[in-house]
Amino acid sequence: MARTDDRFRSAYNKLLDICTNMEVGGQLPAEVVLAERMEVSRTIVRSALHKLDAENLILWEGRRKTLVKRPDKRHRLSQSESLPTGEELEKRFLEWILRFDVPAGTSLNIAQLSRQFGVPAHSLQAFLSGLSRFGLVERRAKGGWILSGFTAEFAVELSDFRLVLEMNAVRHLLSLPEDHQIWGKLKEIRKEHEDLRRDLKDRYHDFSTLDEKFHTTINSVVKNRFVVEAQKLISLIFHYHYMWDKRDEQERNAAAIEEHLDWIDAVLAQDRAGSEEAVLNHLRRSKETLLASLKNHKLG
Amino acid sequence: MARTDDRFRSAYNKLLDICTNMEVGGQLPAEVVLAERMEVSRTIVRSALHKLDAENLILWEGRRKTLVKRPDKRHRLSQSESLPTGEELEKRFLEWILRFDVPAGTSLNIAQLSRQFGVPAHSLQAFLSGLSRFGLVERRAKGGWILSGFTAEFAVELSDFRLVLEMNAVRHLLSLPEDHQIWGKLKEIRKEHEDLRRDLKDRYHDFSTLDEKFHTTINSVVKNRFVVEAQKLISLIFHYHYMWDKRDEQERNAAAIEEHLDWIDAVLAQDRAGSEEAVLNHLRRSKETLLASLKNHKLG
DNA sequence: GAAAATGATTTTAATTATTAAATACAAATT
DNA sequence: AATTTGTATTTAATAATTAAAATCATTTTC
Repeated sequence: MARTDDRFRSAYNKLLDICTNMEVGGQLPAEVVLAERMEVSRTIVRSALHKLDAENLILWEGRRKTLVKRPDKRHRLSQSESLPTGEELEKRFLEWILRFDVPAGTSLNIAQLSRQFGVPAHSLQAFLSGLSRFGLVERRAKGGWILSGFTAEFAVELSDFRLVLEMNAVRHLLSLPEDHQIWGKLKEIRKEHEDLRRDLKDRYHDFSTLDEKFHTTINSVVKNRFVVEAQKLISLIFHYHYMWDKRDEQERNAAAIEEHLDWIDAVLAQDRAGSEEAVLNHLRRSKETLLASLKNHKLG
Repeated sequence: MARTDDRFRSAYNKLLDICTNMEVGGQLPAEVVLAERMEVSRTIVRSALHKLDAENLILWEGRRKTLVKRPDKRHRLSQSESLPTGEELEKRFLEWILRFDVPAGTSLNIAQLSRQFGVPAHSLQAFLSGLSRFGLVERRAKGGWILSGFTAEFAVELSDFRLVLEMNAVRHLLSLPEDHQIWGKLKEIRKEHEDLRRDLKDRYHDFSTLDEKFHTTINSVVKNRFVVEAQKLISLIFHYHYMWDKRDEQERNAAAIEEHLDWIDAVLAQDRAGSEEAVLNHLRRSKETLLASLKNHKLG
């Protein structure tokens, strides 16, 4: 067999819905109209109509499509569940690498991984060749893929790259006019940090989310597809590391909150040198945490 | 048929070479040894030996592989020419977009493009999904690809990104010790600029190469896979634009040479503010040139 | 009898063939 | 004349197929 008929099945079921909302004896609209309403090509509409006709639910003569009988549950076609999206796949793949400490140099088995992640092999391959741009995987000459890996080196380079991007974002930020909405947002986030600091003992798990929100907000002032794309990867990796490295979580988060607050204050005060200092300070520590967690992970 | 037997054919020819360098009546080495020497799996070695046996070039009994006759040209298998590499494909694809001004929003026909570029459809798809990370193409929900395009917006964002990266490189550069090899290289490049300036009338076409060399040198101080990857794309696109936009080439190049010299001098003088100014100045003009060339291209 | 080499089998992945779906075009009906 | 339907063509997703690699078991040789 070739491609799946998922598209046909879901279209057919939609058509049953349309029939259910009609009087027996009524006329179905024209093929083009149905195609447009169902967001599908006329070819599919026609095959679905053929099936309706064959099931004696409609009488189809030329352009007359008369409803003979209201369809019921028995007529519905079962659907295979929808595939995970690209982002879903990305998450699962990184989760797999980080969670099981897949070592650098591991050769990736497309067939097995595609089964494991429940995606067609061919779409996994497309995904990997996307990742290869970021140097996380490599294509071997002989064929096949290897995980060039989540090494300490990778982490250092990723962190350094992050520093370049976020420093740039902060410099942009400082040049924005006073009435820009970013200032209000930053003040809100500042308050959220203070709230969390107050209840840290009970809520220190919430920091991961707040951290992501903070960095996303800072970076949102840079409207640039390359920066945005790179930051997606960065935040994904840092986020997952936060999730699995639970040692000293409360202390680490307490320190990070203070660093964020210094950062926000310096920016709000339009203090250029102070801001850059705060960025450096926070990201340097963040990098060290990432590296330390990598090492411990490997040992454990 | 399934996959090609290119690998087998080239291995077989290599094996013929090995036989040619042997005495008739001599023994071929063990399969594992051959496999290692030919950088190929034992499976291929065995099929090649089978063929040698069938052609009566060797007598193969168990682990005795006796050379019966020296092979000659007639025995060689013809090979299909090797496919374009990934980089080759990248170049051709960008060339196609820029050269024919393929407009943004064009839907890409995989089958046709793969014929045009002479690569298997499936490897083109892998390539496109790599490019989609940079937002040059997009995958449609229904399937298929669209060129989200080499628009003015894309050019602006690419230029801005370039500015961030090169500014970062220059800051790194200024922190390097006096005995670092980069200083010698920069002095050499400075001289090349002066030489070219002197003979500009006759040699102004040479600037494109020198430009690439200059920027590559500057960026070489940043050892970071993300930066390196991004710069590949940047230099490719700027390079191609230089190639096709020939208006005022000599004047533009003369101006650019002066900007480069200012840049180099400021850096050599360890003048931080002056260097940043020079970078800004050159890259701003470069961006404007790129934009202007885009607009003119569209009109012409 | 241990090491090395070969033979057979299983697993993996590149490519082609096949089929679903989309698109384009021609004919027919209102 | 404007829709609507019927037919043919094109495109692309997936499964089947086959080359190549990897693994395991057996045999040979020293």
